[in-house]
Amino acid sequence: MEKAKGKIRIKDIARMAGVSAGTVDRVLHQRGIVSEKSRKAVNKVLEEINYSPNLLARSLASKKSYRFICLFPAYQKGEYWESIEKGFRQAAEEFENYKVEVLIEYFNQFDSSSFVEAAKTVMKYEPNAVIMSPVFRQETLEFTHQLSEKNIPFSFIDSMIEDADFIAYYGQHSSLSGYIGGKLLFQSLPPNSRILILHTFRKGSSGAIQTENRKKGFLRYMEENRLNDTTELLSVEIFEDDDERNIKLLQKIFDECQGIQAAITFNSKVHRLAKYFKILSHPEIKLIGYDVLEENITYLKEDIVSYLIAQRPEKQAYCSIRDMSYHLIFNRKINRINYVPIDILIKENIDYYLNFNE
Amino acid sequence: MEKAKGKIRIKDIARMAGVSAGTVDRVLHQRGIVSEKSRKAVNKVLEEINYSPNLLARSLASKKSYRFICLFPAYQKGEYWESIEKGFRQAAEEFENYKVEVLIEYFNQFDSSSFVEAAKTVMKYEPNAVIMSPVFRQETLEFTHQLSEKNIPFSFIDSMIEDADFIAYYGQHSSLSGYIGGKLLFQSLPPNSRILILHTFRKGSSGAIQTENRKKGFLRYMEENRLNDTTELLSVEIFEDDDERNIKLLQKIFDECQGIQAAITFNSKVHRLAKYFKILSHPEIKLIGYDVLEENITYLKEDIVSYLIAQRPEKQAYCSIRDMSYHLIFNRKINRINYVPIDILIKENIDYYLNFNE
DNA sequence: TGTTATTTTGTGTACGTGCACAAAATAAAT
DNA sequence: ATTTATTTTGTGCACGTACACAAAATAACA
Repeated sequence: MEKAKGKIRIKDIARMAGVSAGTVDRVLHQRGIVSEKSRKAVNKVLEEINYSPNLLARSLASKKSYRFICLFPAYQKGEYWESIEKGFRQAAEEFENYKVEVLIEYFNQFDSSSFVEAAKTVMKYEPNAVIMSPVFRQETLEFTHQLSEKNIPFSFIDSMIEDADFIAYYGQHSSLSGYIGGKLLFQSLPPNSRILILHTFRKGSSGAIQTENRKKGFLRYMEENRLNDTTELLSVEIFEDDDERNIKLLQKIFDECQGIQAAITFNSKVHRLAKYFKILSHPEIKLIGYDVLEENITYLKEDIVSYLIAQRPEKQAYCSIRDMSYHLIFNRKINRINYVPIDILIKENIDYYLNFNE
Repeated sequence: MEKAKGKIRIKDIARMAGVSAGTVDRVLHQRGIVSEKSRKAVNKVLEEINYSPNLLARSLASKKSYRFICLFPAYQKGEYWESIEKGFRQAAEEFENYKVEVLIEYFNQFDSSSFVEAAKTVMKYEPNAVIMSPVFRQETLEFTHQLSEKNIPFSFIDSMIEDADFIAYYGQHSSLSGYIGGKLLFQSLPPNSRILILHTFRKGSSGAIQTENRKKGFLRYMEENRLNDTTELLSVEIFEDDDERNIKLLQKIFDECQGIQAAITFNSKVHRLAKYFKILSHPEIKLIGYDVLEENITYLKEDIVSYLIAQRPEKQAYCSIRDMSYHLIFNRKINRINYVPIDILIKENIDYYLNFNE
């Protein structure tokens, strides 16, 4: 019923090819010098038996070890990057026995010089690979050039810089996720609606690329469905740390504009709006946001947020390390561009979504 | 920055506790006899250093091997169970080096005696564990009793029998997935709608439990939202292998009842309805179905199916084997009830969903 | 043909753990 | 005190691979 997978090991191959284990090893790894005759004999056997090495034994015997450094923004509890770090740590644990050491290095996402500093630190560690989130385009490019010079492979997470020579990228197709946000928002909405679009103002912020792209996708949806003429978009700037001011601002808008049907924000801070809407007694406004943060979940379950659009950050982080290990240690082919699923979450399916993130 | 994880191995522990490696081994695995004095000494060291064994070396050295048998319905290409088998095979590959052998045994899901036969065959293999889909309640229960007698652990996949003594269960919360089907269907639907509910008639079919539960969930949604009075449900029975007859049947219904707004089916065969609706030129009817089959995807992308509700069958199968391995080989604690996420798929997010099933 | 340089091949040990078996320590019996 | 039985402990090999080093085979040259 099952093909009898070979229990054939190196020494069996050696015997079958009439050579020693050492020679088989040399053929397998293309190291040292092997006579044409022996090489052919070994290769012939290899083709016949479909040898697959025991990766456990390989790792155990190998003298090589690997140091991966993960470079991404420092964060506060409950933020998006917390999930990313969780994924890194999970992978670290799993690949520890394969002699992979995972170090984490943070930088301030609102200060490019902090990134440059962190990059320097990373180089000092002499890593075998780097996983990073490219917040600052120019500075990241310079860093990747350094890495390439030293033949240190690197992958991107969250977003990517297309012209860099990265091994792999893991992240959401952000413009598409914005497009989907549009679709979810406009369905079951009467024509001629007023819609709030909320941005968060942050001093020093370079305007995250992800967020911008989501908005582009959203607008594309409106355009494709000819909603521009029948819809009134109200753009509002929220402030990072000033609830009182934000509430006043929203109150004013509600007073001036009647009949606001829905609201969307393209960063992960929809929980803040939910809080305001709750306080201002506007739970009827359909609210859509991004990312599975604990606070967002709370409001989703309370039915104040209608949809969360999610992107499995743990999985992104986990896979980036897993694939880099596969690439370096086992020499496996891996995908270069890895767009994560765009998950649509509602009150009813959030629970099991969380449970099953292994 | 990182806690310095111990490179401390058994022989280090032995040295630190002033005993031999053999004694440490005996304490770790509670085998053989160890004097109180030695046990205490070893345990003390163990508590201090937080030892975690090298699982690679452990598997390599272990003489034990494991035979898992997966028992589920025989299927045709493109059916739901194909994904299940894919997940099993993937896990089989990954755990091969851990000396786990995975065998697959099919039965006819429309014939309980075929299950009984298959179960007999399974016993002959003398498996170390069984993963199965419990289609026939009574027959499965008898089988699980036999397994329990022989101390063979087993897990359920797809659905479960609550009173059996299973190790773990992996599947969708089917009633909830039906509830969500209701929510998706009724949103953006005008009040006073006519809705088609389609069942598939299959000779000898016991009426899959999953499908029934989904319908229950759907009806619960209607009840909770007081849709019973304003909605007209039309129940239609479709035949498994008679397209012509089905089309005639539907044509008749369309002729008799105007203004059908939406349709849903609780099994994975929504592609068949999609085909009929396309032929009968009723693409405006909102159609919802379950499971990511290739044919379903086609109609989702054509916008004939509006939503697919999915349940990651590969992952279910994969995890069932992974966890059984963890349980038997590494003695890890695993979750007993594992409800898979209920994924909401639309035209726009189906592509990356597929890509990332690793 | 012998000697040396060069290429090619074979052997042994290590990785960290499991497990069988021998050795040592202790207890029991005479 | 000696033998014997019993408990407890230590040692050595195996798993499948990587890799260093020794050994053998061949080529080059005198």
